[in-house]
Amino acid sequence: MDPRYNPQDVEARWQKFWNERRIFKVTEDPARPKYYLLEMFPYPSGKIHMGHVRNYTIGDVVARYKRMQGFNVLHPMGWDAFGMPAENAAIANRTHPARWTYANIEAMGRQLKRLGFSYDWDREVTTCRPEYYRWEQWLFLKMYAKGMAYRKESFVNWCETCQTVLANEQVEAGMCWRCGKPVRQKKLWQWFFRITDFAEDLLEYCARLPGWPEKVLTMQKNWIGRSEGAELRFALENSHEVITVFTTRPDTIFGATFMCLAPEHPLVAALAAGRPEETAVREFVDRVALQDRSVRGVEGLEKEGVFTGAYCLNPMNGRRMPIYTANFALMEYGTGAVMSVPAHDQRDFDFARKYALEIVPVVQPEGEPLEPAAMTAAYTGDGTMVNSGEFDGQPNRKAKEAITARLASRGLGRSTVSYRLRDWGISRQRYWGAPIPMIHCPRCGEVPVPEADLPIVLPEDANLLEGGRSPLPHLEAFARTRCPACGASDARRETDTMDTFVESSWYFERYCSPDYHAGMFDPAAVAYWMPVDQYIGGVEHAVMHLLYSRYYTRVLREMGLVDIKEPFTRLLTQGMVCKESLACPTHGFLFPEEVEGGGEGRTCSRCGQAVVVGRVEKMSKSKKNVVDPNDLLERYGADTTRLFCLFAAPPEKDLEWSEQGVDGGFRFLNRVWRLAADWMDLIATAAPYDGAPQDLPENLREIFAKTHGTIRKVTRDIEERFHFNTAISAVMELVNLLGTLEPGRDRGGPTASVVRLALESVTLLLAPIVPHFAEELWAALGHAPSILEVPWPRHRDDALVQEELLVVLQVNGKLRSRLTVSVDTPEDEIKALALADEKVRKFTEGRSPRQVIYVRGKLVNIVV
RNA sequence: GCGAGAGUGGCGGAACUGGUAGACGCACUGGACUUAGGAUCCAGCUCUGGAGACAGAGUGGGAGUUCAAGUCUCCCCUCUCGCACCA
Repeated sequence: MDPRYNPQDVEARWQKFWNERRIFKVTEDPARPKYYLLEMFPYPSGKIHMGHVRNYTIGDVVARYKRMQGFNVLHPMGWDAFGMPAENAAIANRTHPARWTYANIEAMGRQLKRLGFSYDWDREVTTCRPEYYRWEQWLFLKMYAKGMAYRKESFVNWCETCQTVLANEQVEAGMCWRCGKPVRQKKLWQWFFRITDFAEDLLEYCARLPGWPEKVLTMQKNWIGRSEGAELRFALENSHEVITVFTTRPDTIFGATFMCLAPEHPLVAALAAGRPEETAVREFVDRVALQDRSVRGVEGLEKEGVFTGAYCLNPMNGRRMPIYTANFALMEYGTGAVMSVPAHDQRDFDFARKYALEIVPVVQPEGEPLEPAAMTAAYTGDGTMVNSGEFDGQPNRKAKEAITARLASRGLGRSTVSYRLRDWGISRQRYWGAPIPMIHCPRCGEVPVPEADLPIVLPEDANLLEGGRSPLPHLEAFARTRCPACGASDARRETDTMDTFVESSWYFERYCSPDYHAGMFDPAAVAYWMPVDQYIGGVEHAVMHLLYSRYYTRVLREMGLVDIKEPFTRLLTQGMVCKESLACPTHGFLFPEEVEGGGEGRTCSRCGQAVVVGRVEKMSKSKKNVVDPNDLLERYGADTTRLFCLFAAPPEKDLEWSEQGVDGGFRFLNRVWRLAADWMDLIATAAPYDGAPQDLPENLREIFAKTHGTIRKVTRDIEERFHFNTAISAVMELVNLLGTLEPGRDRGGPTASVVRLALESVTLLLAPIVPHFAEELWAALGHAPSILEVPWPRHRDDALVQEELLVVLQVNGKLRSRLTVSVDTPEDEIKALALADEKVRKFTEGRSPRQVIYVRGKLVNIVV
């Protein structure tokens, strides 16, 4: 064995070995329990960053651990390869999105291989390849046939910069989530998936995902946003038309004094038509529609509206209610109409005060009666009904149902449930995405592409147009086609492409049979591998990606393609990798290599000015606070890099980067290496100790017990909570203890056997974490490779049996002394020993104990 | 504003169902070995007082429950994340 640890050699050797033996290739094996471990696949942006390293290291440890536990482990990797950055890069670098993407995949693949992850690379999936997206197109056709995919003209969030449509969840505070520019409203024909049909089911199943973090489930529930209420119908004055509203407070209907319609509401223009208010209404609607959600979503926007000139009638008391159109009424929630009850809703209250509308309290709280003129805020709590005719005196909660029932009996309302969740808009006016397989015929209208014509291949010889616009609509060879229904030659292909969240909604199923040609996936393979047993990824995907995947799985189920409902049994969301940002007053943010010196005296390498240290935040290219894993790989190797990522913090926590920590990990591996090298000759022919603990001298028995204790702790830490940091600590403790023996002096007897047991255990326990290192040690210990084929060690309970106990002695709850007794000492004797203890007596000072509490095997507390 | 989570040494972090606070590592200090070391080994390392034995305080702040609280309850402060005119 080489006396020096040389990670570069070791890692190259074992990566070659694994590769040649195709050791990570897996196939379905009904005889063995399966374990599907999945990490979120990366967007091929160019380079692996520390966030990926952390995510994939966590996954790899679990995959290797489960494998040693005897599971048939599926651990695949692939590329989420469609998307806008490829287009942006293509424009910036005058290349083609495809070329850029494939080059990045190549480069990042090499980095992942360098880290020694145990992927079955034969299953690599790349979503921008026609063999992949053709099945997405195929499913689109199935969904279209069932009405699950449809097209409608709608207001969409439009990003001028990106020239594309964004889903609601891709708009953050009115800004585009990608480029940060304001989003405005535009009316376009768009394709949608009817995810709202599954709103209730998706919500309900949140309760059946015990393996998911509570935080993520809460976000999903909030996103779906179920609320119970009623739809109520208000007749228009002098008309047969009605306005339907959704309200969660039907109990307050007697207090409804006006009506607010969303500016986009179809009735608004009709109501104002021919009235003096018409111009004002039109101006208002135009103005709000332009700003719409981009500004309307922002808090604190002044509530404003205009009177349409029309009135409707309150169905309970016949009150004439003026109809307004108001900027806070949203067309896409409920029915786009709000029955306004200023006494009991804050927005309505503000609006009423602003426009001098009447406030009528109908729910009276305990104590002071509500006096409209004196109110400074709406009362939103519970109370007793007033001003509500025959319902007066009832608790408002009861009146809720009673009033809804009354209106229902008159055909003017019904109980209903409303959701915040909207249908999933999947149309993108972009080039680098999967084409939507539809054809528009001047005579037949929307016509689906015949299945036999799939895939509709994205033409890769096209170039992006000015400003990054899609070339597809102008590419006659692509866009012009024959209508499959009537044969006319002047039909046009749909030139929108699909949201990339569609690809990531089923890639985990494709991994099960990546080369399957007869369908999306081989049903038998999916039946064997799915669902994913453990999914690991960043918390930033807590809502969109996970919700869409859950939905898509339900669609596949409706089609009879899978028989599961939930794709991911357990979910681990790992924290972000953070680092302080460094900036120069003149040159702005600096990369670490643009800084000279260390500690307080760091300076800008270009101008020599002192560097300004910014706050610790998520690593990002824009802040330049990034660490390139390649540097670490060159200096320390893959194993140290992996070790550090795991040791620094538990997975769910954010991790602040620090170079010193890496040194610590490297030192530890060197220590283990030296320890093994020093003992190697002495233990070469020994077998791991297998005898009774009682037969060992004290120092060896301690090592024996510590070894088994460590096996137990590491197993639990990995199995139960993925706390690799404490697992590694435990191994460090064992190594430290082993270091107290000296190979020259402590030899003979069972020493070699115990040392061998300890060293083999250390090697096995580290195998998932630092796999190359462990393979090398395992081979040096005389074993045939691979250590991956060795079963995970099991602890021996009899090794952990203690003969002596440490009992802590407290006086009035304060630690005063310690006592070591043999385990079979009876309670009375321990208490007596405690009371007789010299230090204890000093603190009791002769006072007689009021109470003596004994906690078995732990402590004695004497109360005086 | 609503929802979720978190506050522990100089730092990252340990502490199972209430029972020895600070495991493990980093940094730092002293020493050993050295031509040298940013290698390795040994020792120390929460704070205050004390040469020391030892004593007191201590898990964001304040109350409480308990023989016993980092852990449970209530109030407050700070931070992070998510959502936000949802009728």
